[in-house]
Amino acid sequence: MQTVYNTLTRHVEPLVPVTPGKIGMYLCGPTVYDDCHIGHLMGPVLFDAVAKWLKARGLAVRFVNNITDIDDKIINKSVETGEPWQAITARYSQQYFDLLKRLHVDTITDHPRCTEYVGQMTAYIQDLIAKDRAYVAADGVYYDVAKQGGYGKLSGRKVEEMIAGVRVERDSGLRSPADFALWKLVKPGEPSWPSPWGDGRPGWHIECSVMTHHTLGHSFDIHAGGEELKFPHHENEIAQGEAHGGCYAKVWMHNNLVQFEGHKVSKSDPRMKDPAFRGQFKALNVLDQFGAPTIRLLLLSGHYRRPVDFGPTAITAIRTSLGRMLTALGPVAEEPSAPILDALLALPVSEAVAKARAAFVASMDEDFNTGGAIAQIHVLLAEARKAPEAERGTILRLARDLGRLLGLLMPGDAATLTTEAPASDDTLDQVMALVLELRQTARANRDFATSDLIRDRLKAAGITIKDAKDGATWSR
RNA sequence: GGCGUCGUGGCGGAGUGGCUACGCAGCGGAUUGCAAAUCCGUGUACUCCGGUUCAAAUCCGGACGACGCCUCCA
Repeated sequence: MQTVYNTLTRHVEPLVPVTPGKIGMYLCGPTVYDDCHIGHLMGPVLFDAVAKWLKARGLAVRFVNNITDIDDKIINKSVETGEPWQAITARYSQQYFDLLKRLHVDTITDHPRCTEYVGQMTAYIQDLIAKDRAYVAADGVYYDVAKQGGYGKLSGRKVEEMIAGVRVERDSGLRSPADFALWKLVKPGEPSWPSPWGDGRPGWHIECSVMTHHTLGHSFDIHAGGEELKFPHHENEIAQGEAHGGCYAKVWMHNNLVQFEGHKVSKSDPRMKDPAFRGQFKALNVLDQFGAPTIRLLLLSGHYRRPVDFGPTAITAIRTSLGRMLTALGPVAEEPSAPILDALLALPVSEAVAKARAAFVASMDEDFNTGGAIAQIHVLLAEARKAPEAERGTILRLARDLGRLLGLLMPGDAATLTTEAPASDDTLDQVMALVLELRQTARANRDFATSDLIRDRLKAAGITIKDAKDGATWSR
């Protein structure tokens, strides 16, 4: 039985699909106004693994991940740079898609864009006004929080306490400081869409309620997102959704955040002003430097409700570990395969192997414990080493295919680990071939002083030589 | 202050009331001319204080501490 921790109930509970055999899942996506950073990757990678596992368990998964392409930050960027906002959002959404592809995130079925749903949003807001759950104020339309029973149930807040903490800083005709914008009336120079209340644009929270409604319906199985979105974003989504349709997501899953040396790195962190510091968090840089498969493994290496540390020590350890897994698999790592869980479970294997296999499944079944599951892959690889030759291939393929169910150990992953020598540097290739030949001659003559000198000097120059039975290889 | 997650060996990180997690690093060995890589072996860990129990890192209570949210953020 699949279980899942539900933020709403604060318990691990059975995952019971709204519609038998199907799962509808929504993940809050990025606002596309700047380069993606490492944190943007956590949600997609984790919930891709979740979706993959649910599919392996025989469920049909519709996985919606929106793109926020209307927002203050986008407008600001456009004003700053003079670039049309459409060009900005097109560029960064493409970057996001490219990153997902490199990370083997391929279960997302829908990428709705905010701008495609403005009409549905105004209709939805009209409905909220008709139900007396929203009202028109001087600068837009607002949600009336006081009318929402149970507001704050997700994040454990009480409206009164929140209001007490809010500074009364503006007098825009709000009924309560806790009320939030559904529709913002246009200010000069801003992009806008028509509405019954005048030209403007949607507020932040309404898009998700509307897009979940139109893709997944009033009630759906899983709403996912980063922890920092619990309040106010998800709380407000619930308010809107319940006001509109009487119900909303059944299960809320929140992933903890990517940290750097024990702390979250916010946009407002002073160090972010330093381009070099910022650069090391940019997703493109990270993937180029360490390889997408390493990052995927890192993000899945622990439990998703605990923070994952993204730092030099952690990431190097993961990369080494991944390299050894792939080495252990050998040619098996590159074979294409389309694993089917039931078939893997039916494989006749030794007791020890079956135990690890069962532990893998149990880990995933229990709140998607990817870290525990990955540990079992290591166990299986160790079993493969011990196993008789005849059984080894079966065990290796089992380990690999369980990994592949989570998007790990995919064909081509090994290539991302070797720092690619500047491609097609023919000159260097020829020089190195000569050097290795001369060194081999020296070794044949037992002139190890020369042999070692060559290796040491090349090492100092950044080239590593490894001697193997069938000759030496080099890399850098 | 309010809400939430959590406190495990050098580091990272799973965990079932009694049985080796796992990874990285280290150490010993095999192999190698020497290295590297690989393989084998190797760790009496569980914040503190009470309680429940035949038995608790695992359940309950308390303390202390960490991190996150409450403001842009994935």
